[in-house]
Amino acid sequence: MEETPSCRVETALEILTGKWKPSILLVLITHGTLRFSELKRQLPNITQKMLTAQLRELELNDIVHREIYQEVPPRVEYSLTDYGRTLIPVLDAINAWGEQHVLHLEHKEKLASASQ
Amino acid sequence: MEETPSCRVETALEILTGKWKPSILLVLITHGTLRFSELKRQLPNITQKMLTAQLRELELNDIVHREIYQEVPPRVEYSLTDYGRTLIPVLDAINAWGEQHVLHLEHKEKLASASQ
DNA sequence: CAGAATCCCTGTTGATACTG
DNA sequence: CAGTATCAACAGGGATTCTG
Repeated sequence: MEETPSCRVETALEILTGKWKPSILLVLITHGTLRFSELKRQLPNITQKMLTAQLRELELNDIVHREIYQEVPPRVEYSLTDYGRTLIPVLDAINAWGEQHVLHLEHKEKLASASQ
Repeated sequence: MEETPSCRVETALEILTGKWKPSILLVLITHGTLRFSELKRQLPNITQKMLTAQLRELELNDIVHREIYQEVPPRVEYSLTDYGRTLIPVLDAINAWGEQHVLHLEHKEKLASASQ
């Protein structure tokens, strides 16, 4: 990070990366507010530990809001913050590139098999 | 990845992440074509092993072009491919968000210290 | 229900030495 | 010069168990 002081790409990527953060963000974007167990249901392969940890990091960065209801049984709801929503266009740009990259790879594949 | 089949954010992020890839891309974007040793000079803390590995991955994804000159001593030059250049707007978007995120954090900081 | 705490394992990174 | 090979260190993530 010290090598390229004027570049904030890594700053942003630190927030987006982590094995589960993009998925978590996608679920929150498409479903709105969800409680912990609902979030977990949407991410079948994640462990509670990871879900908790990643949500905490997102919360620390003001991307996700954590609302605790003092009830029994406990209820905790997660949602994107307004600030977190500013990430959506960025995610869209990344996603768009990713989509066309898949096409690019398929194209390469065809060329390769045709030349054999 | 199977959880969110319609989302290519992770596809794209796999190409951008890795501890050194954003730095390598930035160097190639700003300096154009560079040979291995020049690239290494721009990234003081990277090891040859890592530089080689990350360049290979970028090459596999058509982001970076590797030109080998059959000379003694050996010369190998790296540059962005045209396809790799399609990443620049995406990196710009990520960078812009990162820059304003730094401001956001500073703002938070001030609020926190003011309320004490 | 929503987590916290542990332990363990594996992949990634780093340091170092060697080579065409 | 531009790598490869090897080994050691470490961190991220997973499985499991416990709790307010």
